[in-house]
Amino acid sequence: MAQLAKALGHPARIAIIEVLTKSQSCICGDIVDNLPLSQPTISQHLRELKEVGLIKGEIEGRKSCYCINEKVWSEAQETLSGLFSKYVPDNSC
Amino acid sequence: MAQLAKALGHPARIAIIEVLTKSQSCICGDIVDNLPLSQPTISQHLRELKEVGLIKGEIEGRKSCYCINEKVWSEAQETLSGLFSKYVPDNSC
DNA sequence: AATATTTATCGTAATATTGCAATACATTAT
DNA sequence: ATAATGTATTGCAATATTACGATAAATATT
Repeated sequence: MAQLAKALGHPARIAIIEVLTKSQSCICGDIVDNLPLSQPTISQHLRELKEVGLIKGEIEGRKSCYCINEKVWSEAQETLSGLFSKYVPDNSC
Repeated sequence: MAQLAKALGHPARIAIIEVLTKSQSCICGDIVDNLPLSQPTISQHLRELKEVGLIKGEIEGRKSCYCINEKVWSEAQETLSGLFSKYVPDNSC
């Protein structure tokens, strides 16, 4: 769970996720064009997101197509909403 | 938003949050007793959580009482659920 | 006042993260 | 085969994070 949050804990990775959710095209080059970071840096962030499973990528020709990993994505959603729902406000503080 | 996720991106801080949501007592010492980390380390993590606003703490006598910051907490919940709801599964990938 | 208790801060070592230039690698085009 | 294209990897330098001992600071106890 901390690992998941950590993967989302960088503006570039949030931006990548947003690109992937907004556009159906998920070519690495498109992401590089949309973000003010070098190609190696984007590639590295993509790998980190891939390592925690939030996205998946496959090579298509000489391009790489990345997209949200639906299964892990919804699991992550549940994990996080679970954390938040644990808190029931009281006036003890 | 990345800053928020980053604050949650460490097991100790997740554990602290869970202690604060589970028990109504929010004394720093109780957290230290519950986690396998030194007091300075816990104090440091508490400060980080406090800096992003997820928790608030006030000194009561010689103890410090920490608790979830209800306002920021629910804002964070909305921010994150907003991110997740942006993704509508399709079969483009 | 002296001591004990509780927490915060400082200083620091070890490790991790971030970003990029250079380069490698694989595929397509000529 | 050679060149061009798109991406991954490598090798760093700079910075950030993490953890903790030592110590300070503040309140409570005796």
